[in-house]
Amino acid sequence: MTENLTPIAEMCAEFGVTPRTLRFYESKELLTPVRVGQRRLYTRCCRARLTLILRGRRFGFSLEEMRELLDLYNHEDQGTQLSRTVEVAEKRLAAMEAQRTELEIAITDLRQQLAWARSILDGRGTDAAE
Amino acid sequence: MTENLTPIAEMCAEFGVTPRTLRFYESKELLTPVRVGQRRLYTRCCRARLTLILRGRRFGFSLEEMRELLDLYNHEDQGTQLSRTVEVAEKRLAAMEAQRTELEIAITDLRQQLAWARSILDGRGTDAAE
DNA sequence: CGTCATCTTTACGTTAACGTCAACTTTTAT
DNA sequence: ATAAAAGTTGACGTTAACGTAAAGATGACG
Repeated sequence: MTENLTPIAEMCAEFGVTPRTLRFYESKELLTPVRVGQRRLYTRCCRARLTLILRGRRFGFSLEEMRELLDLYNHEDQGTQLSRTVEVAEKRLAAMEAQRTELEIAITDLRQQLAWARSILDGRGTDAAE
Repeated sequence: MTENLTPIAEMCAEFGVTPRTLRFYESKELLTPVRVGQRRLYTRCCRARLTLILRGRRFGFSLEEMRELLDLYNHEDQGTQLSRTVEVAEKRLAAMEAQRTELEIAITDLRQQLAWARSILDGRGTDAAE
């Protein structure tokens, strides 16, 4: 089977981040790549975690918030209090659902404003239907 | 009729922010409350803008990004190039729709992980895969 | 063998978005 | 009138999330 160990440059290209970012995440214990000598090699697990981290980032979650949640996805290391992690996850889920609701509103809102603005630009015709 | 001019403390309570935040937003030209003497009084318009700003903040948009977009909602001041604002808004809308898609995925994901975690906690019932 | 290219650690710099004084002025209450 | 409350303008401090530059280690290659 392919061992799937990826050097840092390749990871960066894959995820559109800089080496600094990956090392920074490691320093924050969000990623723990394998070491061969000094060099880092990222595993399949690292990829999964990084995906989650970047995803969270796009939703405005802090790295610290994501770190709490990552344990939930880390099926190997079950030393972490699973029950506590579940609590965190439940709150996170609620937050994300609330965010989705607000996002719907924001999108609807923005669409309306856009329609209005376009109707002004388009012709001076006040009403614009479809 | 009620002029609806709100002092800073009331605004803060209403929106759950500090005075510092409101003054900071003003310094960035995101808000322009009326002045009576030195004091600030926030109008209905300010409230609308602040709502949008805080909304954007929750989605990870920067204040600068929000500032660009606010012009779209500012129906009075049409000195701003409306067509350019519309372009900005279209991109913003696309970004938000993409974010919504990702949010759906993230929520589904998290729900699954939670279900899995709960099944472990609940009883030792479900079999551990490998 | 020497020379890149890539990677490493260390460490100081930067930006956004406020927090936190300090020193005044202005309102409001007593 | 006076004291407390509320608000104001600087100005410096802080935190998160990296950027960036310096100096050395390591592996590949002609």
